[in-house]
Amino acid sequence: MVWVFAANDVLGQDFYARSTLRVAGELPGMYVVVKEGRRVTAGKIIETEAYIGEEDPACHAHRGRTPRNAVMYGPPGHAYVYFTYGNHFMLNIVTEHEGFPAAVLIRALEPVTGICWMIDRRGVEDPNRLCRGPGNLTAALGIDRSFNGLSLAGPRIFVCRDNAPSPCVQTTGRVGVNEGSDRPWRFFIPNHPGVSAYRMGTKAMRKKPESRKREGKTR
DNA sequence: GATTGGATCTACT
DNA sequence: GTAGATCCAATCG
Repeated sequence: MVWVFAANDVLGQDFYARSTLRVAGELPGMYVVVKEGRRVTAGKIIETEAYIGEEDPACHAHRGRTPRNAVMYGPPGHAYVYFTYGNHFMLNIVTEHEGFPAAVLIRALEPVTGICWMIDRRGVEDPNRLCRGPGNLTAALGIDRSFNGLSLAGPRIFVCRDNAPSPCVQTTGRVGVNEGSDRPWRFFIPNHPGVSAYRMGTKAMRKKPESRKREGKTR
């Protein structure tokens, strides 16, 4: 499938320099495009989550500024990419004004362009599973630490809008966070097969595995 | 320097 | 429903 993105469709910094909840609510339906040399991969955003300020217990900025989360304190319209759980990168988009730590986590995409590259990177062929979940979509698009702090004005990564009318968007509590999951800051396109509807909010119910402590664990 | 826990995913029971 | 993989960053000493 060939997809042509016109330069004037790329979202500018003014789009991100607004309320995080507005940005997170408007991003579903937009397209994330990643260019790695001749490889172009793109997907339609179908699920997001908002992380807002040091007051938000689930936000990385909750305990103040650190070298890791410094990008969130920077100007809007930049990518905040971090590594977690030993094997997953997360893609966030910095929002609001410089100095205020807030970002939108991209949780799921619908593969649109460069699907062969995604299959190549993931080793998975089911298009519904290719970009479902924040760790999976970064793997499919080839996003890693080197994207941290990059401007979403391109050229390596950018977001653009569609001519189609905005899709209807539903909200629920956030996934995978222990505190703050009560806030309806997760936005998604309902009934989309690519939405990571699996195990909604079950993380909070999972006990911290005592067995993971050193004993007998070769690492 | 060592320890701890994490904005996850998958396979297995 | 549960456990294991996997490693970085923050925290504690």
